[in-house]
Formats: sequence, C-alpha cells, structure tokens
Amino acid sequence: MNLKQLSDRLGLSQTTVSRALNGYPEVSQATRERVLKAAQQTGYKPNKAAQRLATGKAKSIGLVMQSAPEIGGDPHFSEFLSGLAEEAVKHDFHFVMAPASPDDEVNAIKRLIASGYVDAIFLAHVVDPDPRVELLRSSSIPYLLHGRIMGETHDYPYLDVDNEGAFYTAAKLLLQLGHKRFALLNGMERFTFATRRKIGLEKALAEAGLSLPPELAHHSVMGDQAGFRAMERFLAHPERPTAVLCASTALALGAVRAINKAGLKLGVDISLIAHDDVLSTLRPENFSVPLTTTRSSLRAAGARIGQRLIGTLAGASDLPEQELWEAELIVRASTGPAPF
Amino acid sequence: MNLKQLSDRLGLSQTTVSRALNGYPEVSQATRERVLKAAQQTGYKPNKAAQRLATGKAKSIGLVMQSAPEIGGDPHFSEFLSGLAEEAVKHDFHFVMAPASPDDEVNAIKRLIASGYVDAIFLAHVVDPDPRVELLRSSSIPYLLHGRIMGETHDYPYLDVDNEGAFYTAAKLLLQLGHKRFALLNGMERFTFATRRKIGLEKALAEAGLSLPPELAHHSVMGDQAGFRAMERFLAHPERPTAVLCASTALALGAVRAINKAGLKLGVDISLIAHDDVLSTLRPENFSVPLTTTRSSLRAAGARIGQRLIGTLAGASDLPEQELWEAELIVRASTGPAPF
DNA sequence: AGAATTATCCAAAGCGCTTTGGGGATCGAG
DNA sequence: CTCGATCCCCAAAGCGCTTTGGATAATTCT
Repeated sequence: MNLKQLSDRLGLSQTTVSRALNGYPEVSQATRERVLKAAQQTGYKPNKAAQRLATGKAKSIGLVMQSAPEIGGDPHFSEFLSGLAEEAVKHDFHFVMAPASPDDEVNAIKRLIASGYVDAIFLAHVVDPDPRVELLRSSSIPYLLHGRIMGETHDYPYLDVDNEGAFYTAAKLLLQLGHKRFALLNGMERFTFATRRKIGLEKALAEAGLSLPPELAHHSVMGDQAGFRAMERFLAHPERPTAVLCASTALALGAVRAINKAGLKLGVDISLIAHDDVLSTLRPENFSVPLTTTRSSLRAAGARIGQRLIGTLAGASDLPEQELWEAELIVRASTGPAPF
Repeated sequence: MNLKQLSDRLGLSQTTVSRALNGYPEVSQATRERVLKAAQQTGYKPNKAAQRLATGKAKSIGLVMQSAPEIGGDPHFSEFLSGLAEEAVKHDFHFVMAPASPDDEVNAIKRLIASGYVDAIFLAHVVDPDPRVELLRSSSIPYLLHGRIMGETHDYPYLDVDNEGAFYTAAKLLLQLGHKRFALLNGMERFTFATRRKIGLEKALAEAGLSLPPELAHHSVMGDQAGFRAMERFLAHPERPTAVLCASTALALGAVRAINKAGLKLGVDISLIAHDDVLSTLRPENFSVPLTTTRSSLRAAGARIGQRLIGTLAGASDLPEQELWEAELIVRASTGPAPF
C-alpha cells in the first residue's frame, strides 16, 4: 500500500492525503479523520526511503561500529546503546549502524553521510589525532562525539566524562590512605579516555612526588580475562603495588579474582578503585568485597546524546554544545589504608 | 555531489555513468575508467535512499531492539551483534535498528518493513506464542529467527541452539555424578530458549524419578546480581541443592559469588554447569574454579545468521532453512560427585 | 450584491537513482 | 555501396513521497 493507492481509494489527491497524515492545516477536519482512519485500516506506512529523498530528513542517527574477527561484543557498547535507544524510541528515531573494519572507519563514515540514510552521526572511541573528527568537522552533517580528542580547546560538539578528574580524585584518595606503590589497569592506550585517566593518575602521583612505573601500567581491552592476567603480573612485581586504579568493572572482575587467588585481601592488602560505567549486568556493589568506584552512567550518556542529537535536528537552540560530566567517587570496601 | 553533477562534469549522461559505476557491459572500457576515476576524485557516493527507491534493494538488514527504562544493556546482545557485523562488513551491508517499547514491537516491525529501509528482518528473543513471527510469516520480506517458538514443526526459517538437549545432557552428567537435588538459574520465563532449557532439565530428572521443586527454579534477566540473589535463596533452602544449572555465565558469576560467600566449595559441595554463550568479556575457564559449561558461540550464531540472510538476498539457494546447533558440553572443575 | 478572504483541494515538479527503449556511429559482410 | 550487427551512449520514465503554486468553492466584509 502506497500513497497513490491510498489516495485513489479515498478519491483524494496524494497532496491532500499527505497533508492530512502529516498534520498540515490545509485540510478539513472531516477529510483528515477519514484519511487517518483509512490509513489505520489499510495499515499504510510511508516509505521512509521516499520520504527521506523528498524531505532530506530521515529521523535516524548513524554510527559506525568497529568490526573485526578479533573484536568481540562489548558490554559497554550495548549499555550505551540502550541509553540511546531510550531516547530514540520517544521520538520515533532509529539508528543505522555501519560495520567497518578498524582501518576503514573514515570511509564508512563518508558512505554513511552520503548514503542519505542518516540525519546525524554519532562517534565514540575517540582517539588522537582522530581523522574521523576532521571529516565530520568539515562536512555539514550534525554530529556529536562521546569523548574528546586531547588538548584544551575543542571546536566540535561533544559529551565527555571528566576522566582525568575522576582518576585524579581516585588517586588522591588512595594517597591520603598512605599508598605509595600504584598500578593502572587501563583500557586501550589509543583511546583518549584511557590516556586521560592515566594523566589524572600521574598528576596526582607527581604532586606526591611519586610516579607510575611503566611495567605497572597495563593497557588492553576491558574484559575480565585481561584484568586477571594483568593483575597477576602486577602481583609478581618485586615492588608489589598496594593501590590499583582500574578502568572498568569488567577489568576489576578479573583483577579481584587474581587478588583472591594470590591469597590477598582486597581493601586490606591491596586497594582498588574501578571506574564504573554502571553496566547493568555487573554492579560494583555486588562484588564479594564491594568496590570503591568513580561512577558515571554510560546509559545516561547514551540517553543524553540521543537527546542532544535529536534536539539539534528539531531545531532546539537551548542545548549545550559541549558537556563534561564529573564522575562520582563512591567509597566502598575495596579501599583501605596502605598496609604496614 | 550527485549523479547529475558527476555526469555533467564528465559530459556523459546519467545512464552511462550509472552503468559504468555498477559494472554493466554497455559501456566502453575507456569511459568506465574515466568515470571510476572521476568518482574517486570527487568522492562521489551514491545516495542510498534514492538507490533503494529505484531498485528496491538497500543492502541492509533490520532488527528491532527492545527499549525501556528498566532494560539495560545486554552483553549477549552486543556479542551477537559483533558476529552479525563481521559478516555484514564483508558484503557492505548495514543494519537499521528500530528501538521499540516491549509492547509495541509488532508495530515497530511493521514500520520497519514498510519503511523501505531494509531488505530483511532479523528477530531474536522468541516467545510463544509470538505475534511477531506471525507477522513476518504473512509478510513477504525475507526474515530469520534466532530461536524457535515451541512445538515440533516449524514453518519459518530459523537458527537455534538445541537448548533442551544442552540442559538435558548437562543434567545427565550431574545425575551420573550422583546428584539428586537440582536447582535452575534460568533466563526470563517468557523466552522459549529458557523454557526449552527447563524442559531439558526436567526430562532428565523425570527419567531418574526426580523433579524440580518450583522454588528451586529461578527466572530473571541474566546478570550477575540476579544470579547472586537467586543462589543465596537456593542455599537457604531446607533441602539445599547440590547441583545447579545456570543459563548464562553472567548469572553464574553472581551464583559463584554467593557460593563462595556461604563458605561452600564449588565442584565439591555444590556443582554448577552454566550455558556459555562465549561472551568475549566473561570466559568460564577464567573463573576461580573453571566452569563446566554447555557451549555455543553467540557470535558465531550472529555471523551465520548474517551469512544466511545476505546469502538469501543474493539469491543463494544452497542455504538451509532451519538449523539446530548442538551445544558442546565442556567439563571443567565446577562439577564433581555429589557430596556424602 | 459584489469584492475580498478563507477554506479545501489538486496537478505537477522534484528528490537522486536505475532501467527501458531506442538511436547514431562504426564495421565487416554481401 | 548498402545493409544488418555491434558498440556506445542517451532521453525519459518511474520508484513513493513532499511541496509549490494555483484553482475552486464557501464565507465574510462593506
């Protein structure tokens, strides 16, 4: 069933039917109701491709999804997506996800923009320098980053968590508790969120006249297996760290297991603070020793990004261009005074 | 840059340029190269909405994603998606995800079909009865289910894991080890995969003259928190179970924590077999006591579904309509002889 | 009552692409 | 030299929708 068939059946022109459906005023109340009813009965749904072609709008936001055999599913990603979806469903938006191999992302974005399928683009996993940001900046499609490239000034719209501040604060707490030997269990080094967290830690350490030995800084995907292995290595270090900062509760999961396995007591022999993205399936308060965390909901970030993107497309002008969210430090049992 | 501009610039007609670009034979080698080069230089990418409108093909597969404030991110979902993406990227396909509140899914699918944005539809989280399946069956768009509705005969294309068989086999193993008191930590009851797993367990129990007390069967979302709480309740049961089947490693995570907290030894005091979807961030072999599992890769299922869907659209006829994958029973340390 | 609005509706153009149905050269064959 | 093939290429229609620019009939104003 298309517009033509529907209008034929009603004995009206396509113009009128289209207007009735889209709430334009140039149509009488009576016909409008008749049209609406017929659309309902016949189950008419407009063809979005045609709509998009005619209006230039698609009610959809695009994102490219990295795909490679070695890249598995990421719970952080789906958590974020659920937030984005929450907002999208309210406004009848949808997403188009273009999978791309990591070395072809720029092209994937280009295709996405040119495709005419999307009104706006969302970008995550920011690196530095990031050619994707350059591309977006020079094209005319609305976009929004989750994260920032490095540096102080930013001439692009973003929503980011103050990762540096979060880890700075966390490290400060640990320093106050008397810790001197730190380790870092971080996400992939190329991502700026990881870099910033490292900087936050190093800054706090430097202020205390300390530093982070390279062999006690680990970078990897944020899964429990990586956390386990890295922590085992940390524990075998001649100067075993007593305080560790951890970029994700997923990493912490493995790390805690390694700590237990070594017969150490979390919060006593060794303190740990993890960043908590509030993954719905992995809550830090449920660990056998509840985890002290820096918290910032990924889902909320997704929802907010959806809100801003959709708002911008609708012409809202009261939306901030750039937002930096502070993470919340929540002290639980995994942190305690430094041993001896 | 659109086709018209490109062809003007080349002094050719849109027809010729289009044909050159799409590899039709009615164009000389020389012009073809000239066109290709110009397209390259100008960065011309065809407008997909227009292409879709003209051809009826979109190189995209659609899926609806349940969205509600109380639904968080699901690592199973993103694991599956990564498999789907792996296949999609090979063929330059993309997805469109339509978020929908749980009570509006049928409509969301209708819109998706009518939208003209997608060539095929993928459906997961099958329930019984499932109105979405009815809808798909009666519409003419290609589709594929991950899972099945209940019953023996199925007149729709699907890929499913033999959930009943998996839990039957798992229960058999436990029975052989002498266990008599079972518990079940399952996914949401409305999903058929959960129902089937329960049936598998009950069948094995019945064959041994045993049964599953209702209070020892727990249904919920598959996260660690739910696993922890349910297991705590199980352990408080007057007839504490010695064997538990668990629908996910995420649930097992919480369950194991409850077991440890109670001072029980996994694989000695209590045995546990979990279904392993091979979540990349949560491997059963890395648990402090490695988990015995029934394994079936969600990612592989995603890839296979992508393969079949894309293959079908390309006209391949050598693809099976229905596939049932056996899960692999992998014995590790979380299972042992029944105590006393 | 005649003019000026106002309320409804329609025909047709256009979004960017593919595809049908030719049409003019070029070339070897008769 | 002419005729049918063979190559290349083009004009125009059509995909399903929105939107511009009227047209017609019904109201209101003076």
